[in-house]
Amino acid sequence: MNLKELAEHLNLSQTTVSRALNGYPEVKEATRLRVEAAARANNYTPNGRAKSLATGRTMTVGHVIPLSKKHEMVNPVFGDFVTGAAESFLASGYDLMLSLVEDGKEEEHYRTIKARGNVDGIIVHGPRMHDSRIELLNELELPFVVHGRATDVTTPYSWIDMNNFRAFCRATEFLITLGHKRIALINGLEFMDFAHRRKLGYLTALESAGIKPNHDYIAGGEMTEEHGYSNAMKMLDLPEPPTAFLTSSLVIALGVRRALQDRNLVMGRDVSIITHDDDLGYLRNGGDVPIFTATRSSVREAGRLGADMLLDMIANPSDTPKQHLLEADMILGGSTGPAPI
Amino acid sequence: MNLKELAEHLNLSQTTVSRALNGYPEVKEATRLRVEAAARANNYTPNGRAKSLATGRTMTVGHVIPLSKKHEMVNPVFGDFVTGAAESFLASGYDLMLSLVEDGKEEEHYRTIKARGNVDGIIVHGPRMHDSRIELLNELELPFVVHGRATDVTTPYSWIDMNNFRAFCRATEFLITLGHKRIALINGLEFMDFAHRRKLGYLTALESAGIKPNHDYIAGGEMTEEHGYSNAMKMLDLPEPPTAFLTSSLVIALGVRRALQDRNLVMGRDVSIITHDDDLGYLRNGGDVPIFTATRSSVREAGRLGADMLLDMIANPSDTPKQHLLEADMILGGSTGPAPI
DNA sequence: CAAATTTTTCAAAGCGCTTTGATAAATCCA
DNA sequence: TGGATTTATCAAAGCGCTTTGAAAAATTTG
Repeated sequence: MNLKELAEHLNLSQTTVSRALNGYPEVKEATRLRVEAAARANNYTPNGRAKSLATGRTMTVGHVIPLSKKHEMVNPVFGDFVTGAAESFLASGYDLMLSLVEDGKEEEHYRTIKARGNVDGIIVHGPRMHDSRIELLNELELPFVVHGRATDVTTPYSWIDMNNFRAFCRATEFLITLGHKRIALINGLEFMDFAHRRKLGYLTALESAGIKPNHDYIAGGEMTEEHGYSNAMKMLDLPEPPTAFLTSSLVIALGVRRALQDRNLVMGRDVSIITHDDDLGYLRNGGDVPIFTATRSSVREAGRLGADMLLDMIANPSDTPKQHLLEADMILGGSTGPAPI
Repeated sequence: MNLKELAEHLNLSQTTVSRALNGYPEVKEATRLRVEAAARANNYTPNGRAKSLATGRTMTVGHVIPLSKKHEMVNPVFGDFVTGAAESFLASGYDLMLSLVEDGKEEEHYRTIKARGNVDGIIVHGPRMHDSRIELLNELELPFVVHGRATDVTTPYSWIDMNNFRAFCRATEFLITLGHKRIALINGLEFMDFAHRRKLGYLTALESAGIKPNHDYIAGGEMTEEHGYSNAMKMLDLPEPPTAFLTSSLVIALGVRRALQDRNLVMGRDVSIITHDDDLGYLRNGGDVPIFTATRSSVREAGRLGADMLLDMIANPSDTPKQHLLEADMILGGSTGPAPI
């Protein structure tokens, strides 16, 4: 049933019915009730596309995630972020649209998104250090919020991010306090902005402590268990193996742990591990007692906040960009201990 | 720029421009080229909402995933499935829409989806044994494909599923062949259809071998690492602990492995593990050499096939429902060995 | 070369909604 | 009680596209 039919059925004009359903004040209360009852009885819901066309608002936000042919993986973080964001979006009546964009087709794709006009705003995932998407989006005047930041971009834009630098700086300092000097970093892909910041935090802490960084102790790559495992194995076979590992995700940490087991090393005694923990629903860092000492920051929470920011921007397009920096907690688990002598 | 402006700019009618861009034959080749060039030059892309309204097709498919308040978790499998599906959908020019539906609001939500008319079809995730959504969707005449099945639903519907029964039956048989008699199953939530089928496969294999199932050896729950760990710990503390574990996901298996380590048991020697492996991008079962012996079936592949099925149904709505059952491979890893004497 | 045919282009209607500007009905005030 | 206000309703236009049915232009035919 559409508006016209509903109006005829009620012996009212489309105008009145539309107004009644959208809560305009100029319709008599009695009529409104009658209309609402009829709408419910006939299971009437306005057609979304028609509504969009008439109002100019799509009530839809897009999540754009990079889909690299080279490293084919939708980051697991994405699911949790979206879950958090969905809470806000659903509550405000917004739909979520998913765009998986292949590397190299970004520019074209974003222009199309804008021209087609089927979203009111977008959330940009997986920013790189220099990410051309941001300038493009600013130029396109499509409201957007970036989950993360892009170090090399100087024009202002809205983002929600975790303080990667600080988290990894603190984690490194903590290991140094425990007496560790040979500290390894198993990171994400280094052109990803978050990984870059983490490395910087790590290097800064080492430098402050007067420890010269060792390139053999640093690895970057797709954040899989295998990445953690194989790099840890390689490092453990060095003449001077690290006594502590810093990892960029729980999944990597699991890989490192496996390597320790293969080498008959006891985690927390022979070798320490600190990982960053995104607090994902399906892969928690243990139960009440954390397995790994970790820097923890909930991605789901970031999703919630990011969504709110975007809704704000859509409602007030002329506002200046907003930023939100979340601090990670340091959680003490069983994976760290004093450096062996 | 919109169609009207483009038409004026070209000194042509909207009709001609529209036809030229949509590849209709009744427009002169020279004109078509001129139109296409102008469209490109002016970055013209038809407005999606307007196009939808005019054609009655939305060129959008929805992914509906259950969002339980009780166990707040977007299943990690989802990301990979969508990635696979996106390949097909993008290639066919379809957009993806995400709907996270809270428990108990299903009926209302699906009716709304239909009435609002902003998708041409949907993919249903996470079916339960008796899932009322399926009957509802059949009634609503909205094309849909279920990722998984619903045991108790008798009306025909389209689905893509992995042969959970067979996979777990085979895995259990394999353990029995190795001499194991005390075999545990750490499963997903038992009202989920896939978990139910897996349990059935497990029980059937035990029965064929004349082994009486032991309730203490069976656990169901949210598929987290902690779930695997805590249940394995509990079972290992039994007077007669299991000598082998069957787990429903790699994440659970990691938890079980942690429990073995805590108890100083060697995986593959003291205790065997076979897991199901969805072959997720970010959590592989080791590298070239699998860590766990596993039944493996790619969720991403399922996504690809499921998407194709749905596109088919949208194109040919009168066709009878289609089904697709994928068989899992058995992969031999280092986590299984003969039962200890 | 006019009539018939084919090819190419166009004006206008319609998709289902919102919203403007006008009108009818109800209420107010003197 | 009649004019001024306020309240409640409506007809029609418009959002940007596709598509129908008609007209104009180009081509073919006898």
